[in-house]
Amino acid sequence: MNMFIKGNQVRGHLETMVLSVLESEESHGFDIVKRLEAAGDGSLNLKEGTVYPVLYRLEDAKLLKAKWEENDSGRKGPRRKVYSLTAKGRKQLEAGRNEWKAFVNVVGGIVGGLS
Amino acid sequence: MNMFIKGNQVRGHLETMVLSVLESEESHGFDIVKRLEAAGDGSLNLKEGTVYPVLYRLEDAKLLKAKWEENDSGRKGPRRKVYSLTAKGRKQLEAGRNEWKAFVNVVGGIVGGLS
DNA sequence: GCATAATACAAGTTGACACACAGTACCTAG
DNA sequence: CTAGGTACTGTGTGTCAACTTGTATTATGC
Repeated sequence: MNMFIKGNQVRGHLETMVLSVLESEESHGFDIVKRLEAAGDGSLNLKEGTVYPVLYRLEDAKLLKAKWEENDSGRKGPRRKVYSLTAKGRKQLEAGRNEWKAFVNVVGGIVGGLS
Repeated sequence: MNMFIKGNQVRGHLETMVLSVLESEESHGFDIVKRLEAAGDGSLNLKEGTVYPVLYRLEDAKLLKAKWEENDSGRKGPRRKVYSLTAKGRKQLEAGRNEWKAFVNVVGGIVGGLS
């Protein structure tokens, strides 16, 4: 009964998904993965090794900025790299949402039953 | 102001799209491309070189069957290979539609704005 | 016969994602 | 104090579907 969304199907949408997750709240890589997983309710099957490269690409493209958060508060684990949207990233998110809508309309129009 | 849907974004959905197009009416490769293009209203940018391999895959997987239609009616062009859905293909189309719905729900839930 | 249109197919390239690790830091249990 | 678990960040190699471009076949019209 587990329906997994195939990796190929998120191709080209992952970047917008990551930007979306970061819109409401900045966070670090590991947390982003968990938030995406939670949002997908188990049907997304994202690994860190998939998401980190996306983050680098987005940072390179100046859509995200990152700062290191040292571990001085006694929590577990090493330091984290906290990502947040830049102005450019926010603009790109807008564009990505429009692309998403167009995509859903077109593909949905075909797949959803067309005379 | 032409908005093109990026190739990567249809990845993993093209097969279901092709099956959908063939559900209403059997047709041959070149026509399938044109019907997809028409359905996408110019925003899909599919080439024959993209669609034919999909058809081979689907035929290999017994989701489509093909028959040659010789050119004896005086129309232009060489003979055509006419594809139609098999029973298995129809079943797969159902599954593909469900996948599509799940995909739209999950990704739409993330991209479309999430608290 | 040459251009053009309709149709099928082939070959090589790309690039985002998958997979499977490797490395670092801290905490707790025994 | 050390073993194991958990929280993180990385990396390197492969895959495979989609892209690009080009070619082959048949018929019509000039």
